[in-house]
Amino acid sequence: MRNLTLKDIANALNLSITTVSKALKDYPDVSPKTKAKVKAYTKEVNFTPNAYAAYLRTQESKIIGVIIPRLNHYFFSNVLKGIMKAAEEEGYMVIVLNSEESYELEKKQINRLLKQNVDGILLSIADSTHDTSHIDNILKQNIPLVLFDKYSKLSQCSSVIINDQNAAFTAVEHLIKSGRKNIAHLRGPLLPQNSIDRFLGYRKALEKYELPYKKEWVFTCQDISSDEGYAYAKYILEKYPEIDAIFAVADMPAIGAIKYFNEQNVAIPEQIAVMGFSNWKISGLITPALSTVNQPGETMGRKAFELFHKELQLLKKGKKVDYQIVEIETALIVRDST
Amino acid sequence: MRNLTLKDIANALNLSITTVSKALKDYPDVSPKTKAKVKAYTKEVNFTPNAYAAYLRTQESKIIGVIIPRLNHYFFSNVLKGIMKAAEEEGYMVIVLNSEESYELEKKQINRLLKQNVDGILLSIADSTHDTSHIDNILKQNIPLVLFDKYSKLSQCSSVIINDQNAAFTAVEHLIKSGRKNIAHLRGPLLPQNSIDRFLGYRKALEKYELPYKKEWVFTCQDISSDEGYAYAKYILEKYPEIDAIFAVADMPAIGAIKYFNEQNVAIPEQIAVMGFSNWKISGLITPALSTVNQPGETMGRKAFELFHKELQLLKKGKKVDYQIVEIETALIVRDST
DNA sequence: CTCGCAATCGAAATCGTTTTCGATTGCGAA
DNA sequence: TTCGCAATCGAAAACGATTTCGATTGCGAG
Repeated sequence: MRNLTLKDIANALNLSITTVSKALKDYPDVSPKTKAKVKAYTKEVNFTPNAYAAYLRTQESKIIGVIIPRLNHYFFSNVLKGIMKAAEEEGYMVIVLNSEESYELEKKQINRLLKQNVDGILLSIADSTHDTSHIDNILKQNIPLVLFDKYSKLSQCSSVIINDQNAAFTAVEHLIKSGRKNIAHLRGPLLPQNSIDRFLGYRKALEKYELPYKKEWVFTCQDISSDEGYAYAKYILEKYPEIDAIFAVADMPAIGAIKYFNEQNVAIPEQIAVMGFSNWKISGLITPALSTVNQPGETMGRKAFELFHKELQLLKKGKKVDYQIVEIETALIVRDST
Repeated sequence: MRNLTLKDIANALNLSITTVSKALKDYPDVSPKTKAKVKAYTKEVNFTPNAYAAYLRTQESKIIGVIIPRLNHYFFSNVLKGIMKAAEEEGYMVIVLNSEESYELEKKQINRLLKQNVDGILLSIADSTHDTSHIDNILKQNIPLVLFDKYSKLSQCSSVIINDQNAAFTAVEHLIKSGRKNIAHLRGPLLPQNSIDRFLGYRKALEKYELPYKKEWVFTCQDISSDEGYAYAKYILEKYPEIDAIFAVADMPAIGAIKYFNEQNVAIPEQIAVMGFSNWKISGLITPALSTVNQPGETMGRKAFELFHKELQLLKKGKKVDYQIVEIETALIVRDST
């Protein structure tokens, strides 16, 4: 059972392929009557032009590629959701690829997308990515690129981000204002911009309120996992019992820490307060409910697609496109853990 | 900056387009020397044939479509991960679409994929899907289809599933063997096969151990959400204080119930035991840690792709393909909530 | 009755591959 | 020398759409 082609439609209606094609695309040089006839018939037999054949002429695939560093990750899933919804509204399909936080895999996936001739690439940089030549390659090929969440200050391209430093500052400020004086930080890996910025926000808050910064109170979570949070909580309790609050780079380590404290019957937040970051669904469901910073993934995804789409329009018109950095609002969410 | 084409390669090497194409595809009628030359050069300039043009001849897009009912969902994310990994190994790209548990949207997404001429479709049926004509449409077009997790007993196509009834039976049996006698069930919506089967497993276990089945102890979770679990926990505590265990259709409602019991200082599992289903990452992190049934999403995803791939091979060779139902093993995971 | 113009339509080239057939070459056998 | 056969190569026809540009038609003006 072969799919219908323009030729089939043309034969059925005693028209030329050309006319059918034009009628479907509302060319001015085909009469309203034939347009109506063609449209009625194509709707009746449920015909739409073959996407790949169309690509060959127009060089537009109506497919974009998205690369995220983790798949089973609440935040990135939400970004994906936002991207896919916005894409659907404009008739785009989304090819999803996973970089698994690996620089090498990220490079490979970018290459796959370029070979596939996608109309644009939306990317969140892997933790281990230490240079951006592969990203600049995309820009050189003149195909629209939008970074989201984990972006690069070096790349001259559109990005959708939050103000990690301010958000972290606000979170730590909240801890301080509720009376904590000895605040530890579970930071993320060294490379990604957002993990740096959250750390800087933490330091800034300490400075502003004249609390001492101790670098031995900063612990690096390589995987940003609950296991790391659990292990560091144990370490903190044994080695630095004076610590009365933890600000984690993300919800997962915070949840791991809470799990350990619960097991040890450490009172949260009385003995030690715990603050997460990102507002995963689950953080409101654990006991005690986790205070955190809301990071609106779906909004970020939608915005990322919109930026891509705007750039593509400009590109098609041959106009100059300048990239823009869009900052999405975050919000402090105070629950029971602080 | 246009992409390279076969013509460019041919010109550069003083060969015909034909020969270059054949050399790349290891046709026997091109000499080893020219093959080597062509391959060396194409590697040097990083050339690969245009995918869409290739499609036009071969009718193979090397793209599959995946439709899942929920995006920010631990289990489905893991399935996706398995699919994408297996697909990558065979050089396939994955277009992901979301049905949002909606029958109408599911139909629409299937149509989009068919229009895109994907090589195959992997699908998990939406909760609200009440007939399967749209699914049978795919089969009629002779494109490989594999259902996973939420399948249909009516459709004659390959599926990757777990034995929901047995798994639920084992879970409830565990509750009974640990001394519970009054076991409630938070079931899923009425239509999906897995929610039916888990309910049947619950009933079967009650029967086998001669516990009374009371239909007022079965509560339907329309969204399978934590909110529903929370609300039903409250209702159960007030209305049926004799209930000493809850078996939930999924982890999320179970987690919601635990949250409520924690708030009310109800001892888990002493006063009431809670059992989930699916083994979401988070279920091991809450307090008390949730007992559940492990549902290996990544394995299921990989298997689903493999089934598709096998079917496609047979189809290309013109051989008869008969569909198969693959059952993946589950495992009872006992933690602190039972 | 012609001419010119607007309104419609179609032929054909094009996009970049794949693949079917021929075409060519060189070499050994007769 | 001539013939036949392998071994290599290429021309050209698809695949199914888009789009340029030329062809046709009908009609009113002169």
